[in-house]
Parts: sequence; C-alpha cells; structure tokens
Amino acid sequence: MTTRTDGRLQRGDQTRRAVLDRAVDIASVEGLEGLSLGRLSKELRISKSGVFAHFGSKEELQLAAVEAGRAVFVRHVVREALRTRPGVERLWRLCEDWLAYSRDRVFSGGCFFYTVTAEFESRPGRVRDALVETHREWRDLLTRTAEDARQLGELVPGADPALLAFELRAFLDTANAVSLLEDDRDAPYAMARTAVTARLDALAPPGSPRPWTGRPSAAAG
Amino acid sequence: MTTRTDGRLQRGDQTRRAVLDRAVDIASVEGLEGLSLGRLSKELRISKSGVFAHFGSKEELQLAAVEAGRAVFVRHVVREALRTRPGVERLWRLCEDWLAYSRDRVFSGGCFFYTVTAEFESRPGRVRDALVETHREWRDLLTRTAEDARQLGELVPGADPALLAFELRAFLDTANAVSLLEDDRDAPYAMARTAVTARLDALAPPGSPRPWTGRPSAAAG
DNA sequence: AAACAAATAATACGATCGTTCGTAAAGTTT
DNA sequence: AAACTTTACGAACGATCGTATTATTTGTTT
Repeated sequence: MTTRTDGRLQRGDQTRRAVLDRAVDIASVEGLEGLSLGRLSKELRISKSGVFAHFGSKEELQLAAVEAGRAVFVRHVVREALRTRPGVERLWRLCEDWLAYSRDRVFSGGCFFYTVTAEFESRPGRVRDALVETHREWRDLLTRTAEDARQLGELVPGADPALLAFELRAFLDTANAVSLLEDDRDAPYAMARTAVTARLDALAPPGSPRPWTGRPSAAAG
Repeated sequence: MTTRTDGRLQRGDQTRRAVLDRAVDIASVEGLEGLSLGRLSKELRISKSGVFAHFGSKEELQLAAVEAGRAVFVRHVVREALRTRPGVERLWRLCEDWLAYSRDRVFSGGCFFYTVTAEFESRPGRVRDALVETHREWRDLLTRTAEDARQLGELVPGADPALLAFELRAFLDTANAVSLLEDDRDAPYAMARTAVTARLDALAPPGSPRPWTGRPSAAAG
C-alpha cells in the first residue's frame, strides 16, 4: 500500500499554491502581463526555473492565476449567497458580499477580475477565453437570481432580470474602479449601495421583503 | 522676418502626431505598458531612437498618449454636448455620444480610458495622476450637468446629482466592457441606453423635456 | 555658401524577459 | 541499498526592453 500522501507532491502543491497566491495579488495591481517569472521568483525566494517548471509557460501560469482568482472570488462572494434563500435576499447578499470583497482589498489591487478583464478583453487567446467564461458565469448567476426573485413575486412582473443584472454589475464594478482611482474606501461603496437598494426598491412590489432594511415594505393602502 | 512655419518643426509635429495616433490606439488594446518603442517604430517605419527622441522617456510618451486620448475623447464626447442646452438635454447628449464613441470603436480597444485607467488605478506615478485628473474632469462635468438639470427643474428636487452621475458612468463603462468581452456591438449598448433613459425618466418631473423620446412627458392630471 | 538648428538614424549598452538544458536534492518504491 | 520519480536549482540562450551616445540628414538663417 502507498503512503497516504507523497511528500514530494505535497511539497510541490505547497509552493505552487504560494506562487499562485502571490501571482493573483500582483496581477490585481499590475495585470497578468505585468506578472514576471523573475519577479515572482525573487519575491518568493525560489529559483526562476523552479517557478517556471510548475506551469510550463507563462500563459499556463496566467491561466492558473485566473483559476486561483476564481476560487477566491467564489469563496468571498458566491459561497454565502448560495446558502441564502433564493430571490432578492440572495441578490442583495451577492451585492453586499461583492462590495465587501472589493472594499476589504481581498486583492491589493481591488477586484482581480476587474483589472485582468480590462487587460485582456480586446486580445485574443486562451487567457481571454478563460476570462470570458468566468464573466459569463457571474453574469448568469446574477441573472438567474433575479429571475428567481421575479418568479417568487419579489420583483414586479415587468422587471427585466438581464437588465437588472447589468445595472447591478455596473454599480459594483464602478464602485471598485472609483474607489481605487480616488483612493477612497467609503464614498464609492456607499454610492453603489445606495444605487443598488434604490434599484431593488423600485422593482419590489409592496409588501415584499427588503433585506437591505431588515423588514418588508409597508403594505399598500 | 521668419517664415510662417519652420518646415523642420512642422515635420516633427507631424511624426509626433503619427506616433501618438498609433500609440493611443495600441494602448486602448494593450495598455500603456504594452506600448513599446520598438514596436511603435517598427509599425511606423521610424527608427526607435527617432521615436524616443520625441518624448525623452517612456513615461513622457505615456503622458503624451493620455493627453492625446483626452483630446479625442473631448472631440467625440464632450464637444457637441457643450453646444447643447444645459440640463437633461446635455446630460442625455453626453451619454449618447459616449456610447457612440465606444460603440464605433474610435479606439480599436474600445474606450481608451477604460483600459488604461484599469491598468494604472493601483500604481503610483505621474501617469496615474494624469488619469485621476482626467477622470475627475469627466465626473465633474457629469455632476455639474446633472446639477444644472435639477436647478432648471428638469429633475425632481430630491435627485442627487453626484449619485446620478455615478450611475450613468456605471452604465456607460459597463456597456463598453461587456461589449468588448462578449464581442457584441449591440446588446450591451442597448441595455445601457435603456438603463440611462429609465434612470432619467424616473427623475424627470411630469411635463419636463425628455430628449430621448423627442417630446416632453404628458402633463399630469 | 557658411553657420546653425532640429529631426531622424545607427549603434550599442545593461537589464530583464520567457525559455531550455543539465544536474543536484528530496522522497518513494522495490 | 538500488532504481526511480518529483521538485528545485543554476547557468545560459536569444529576444526585447528603455535609454544613451554619436552621427547624418534636412531645413533655416545669415
């Protein structure tokens, strides 16, 4: 019988993880092209060829970084929301957790995907493809959640889930961008929060739950 | 008396302009760091040192590119709006022209400032400072125009100009990003347009002009 | 035509890029 | 302990980066 864990693979996994941890954080500031094997190896006190051997090419490193970034995003933004009741509660939770994820600088350059997507959205290649796919997942999650909310009667029947998802994403992304640009960790997020609640409020029928206030709206009449 | 124009300076200006034209277009796709003197010189069939001599350093080239991008932006987005009557008409015109500027791919990578601002928003330096200033101008223009609209009675008194400016910017920027990412030149702009008009409609008092429909709203009662 | 000024070119420098190759070290299997 | 696998290292490759220096071409001034 083989040992439970091969010490070599275990060690390899550990350095690989260390490399990716540093890689995604650098990329959130400098982009995935700004990543350089030399810099990574210097900061981590690992030989450059050692770093390289883990991925085989820079593009593979970038792809691995995208996947690592995705895992962090899921953990911080998606995980708890999926444990929340479908509908506006979940939708609200997604927005709140996204703003916290950006505001708390989980990545030192703000949202990892904002930076690297802007970097690659006009260049063909596998990295772009991976980012498109990640973006699609996020968009669909928001849209489906908005659809659920409408079907549950928590949004007025005329509400357009795809449009609502677009608007919410717009508020979140812009809060991230403005916060970094103006070096203000309060105002942009407060604005986004206001914009999100206003939008949801406008689409919520009377008497439906309003998780951002903690209670349902007053009954009509 | 000196000749009206020194042919040498004239020639220099011409190549400088050619360099910057190419530079901003490349930067809209690859970013300002992706710009390289070697590549520029090769594409333009100019010696690398010739390109270099015009700017003195890469950072100066980047700063000049930001200024050149600003000029293009003003010409395509701001110019006509400033000839439009202040208030919601101007606000609407700014949004429409911005969407056209992005949609028509005035820069082949979409909005120049979206790309390079995302690239530099987390890095200190003179380029970032220049981009912050440009962003501030754009934000203030939108905010002031919204304030004008409110004072003219074209927005309800409770409207928050800074918040409205934030929301509009969010819709525009997101349309640009989504269009590039999903390679769709229609849907994202249509969505942004819908979002913008919905927002303005919600804030317009009855009887006030609605330039996006071509007529004022029906009078109340 | 001579003296001068500005734009452009030619060449080279050191640094860093991603990548390759050969080898040593660490750990597992037999 | 020998055979083998995996991780990591060190040195070097050619290419490209931004930059500096020196020269040449082009146009102006006197």
